[in-house]
Amino acid sequence: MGRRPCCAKEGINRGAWTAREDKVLTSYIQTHGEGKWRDLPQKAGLNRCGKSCRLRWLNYLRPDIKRGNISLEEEELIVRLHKLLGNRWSLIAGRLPGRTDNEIKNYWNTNLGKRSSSTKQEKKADEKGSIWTSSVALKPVDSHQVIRTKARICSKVVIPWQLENEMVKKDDQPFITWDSESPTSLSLPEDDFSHLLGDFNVIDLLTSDALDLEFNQENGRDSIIGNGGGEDFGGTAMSSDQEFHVSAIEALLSSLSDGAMPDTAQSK
DNA sequence: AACGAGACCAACCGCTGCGCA
DNA sequence: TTGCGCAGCGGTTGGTCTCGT
Repeated sequence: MGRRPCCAKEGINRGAWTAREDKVLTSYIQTHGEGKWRDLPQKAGLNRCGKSCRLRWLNYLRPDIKRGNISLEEEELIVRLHKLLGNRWSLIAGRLPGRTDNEIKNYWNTNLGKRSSSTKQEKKADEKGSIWTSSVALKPVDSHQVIRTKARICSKVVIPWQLENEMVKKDDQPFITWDSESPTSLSLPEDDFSHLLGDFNVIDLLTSDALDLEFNQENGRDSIIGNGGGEDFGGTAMSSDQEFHVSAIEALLSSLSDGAMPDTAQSK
């Protein structure tokens, strides 16, 4: 059996793209749109694998690609999101308009990843004004809990209607309010946003509940969140509380992507 | 000027998730 | 429910560039 290969391995161009190939691919996609990558090379007259075309377009030719150095604000966001999501480069890239997963992955591997594993280098980074040892000191990357957002049962942000206008409390300290005009989005206290985002404490609070040990033990599953944990719920439905918490995490991530850069980063 | 080491980054490879029949 | 095909993702590779000797 076996699936048919995405392209004939023989006789196709590999390696660096030429300007002509770029032009052909760009004009084809501008005319016909993205998609159908397997058939695209043949139709466009490119001697390339469909996968290669897709990658070239997404990582390099797309008109909305932002080129140039990663700014300090972007770096900070990458670090925070990586702390939260782990190596989910596409998810992280989704929060950084114009940046590709490949670019962020490369940036992490060549800059941030190294920094996180070396105290010496942290000092260096500090001299450069990096966030790694700033007042918002971050823990080494591998010491945190990573949220696996691919929980199949919760692919969309759905805030239960009965929670409208309710204050979500932890230890009687309100930290999130719901916007009654837009019940599917979170409304964060304006003057507390940066604090809220600091180290994603809010996420930790929310996930600690979502991480209900009893839930995991009863179902004999690894946690959906955490190092090396499983990624799905194995078909076991979450409780409404758990579903809500994970939803809230997703919503908070969405709020980050809506240009809501933490004040701490912008004020630097 | 020549060479080597390390850094950077575009591209490739193989696996997974998801939609559909 | 199952199997197949496609698109997408993340890890890895390898070519090119930069810098130090």
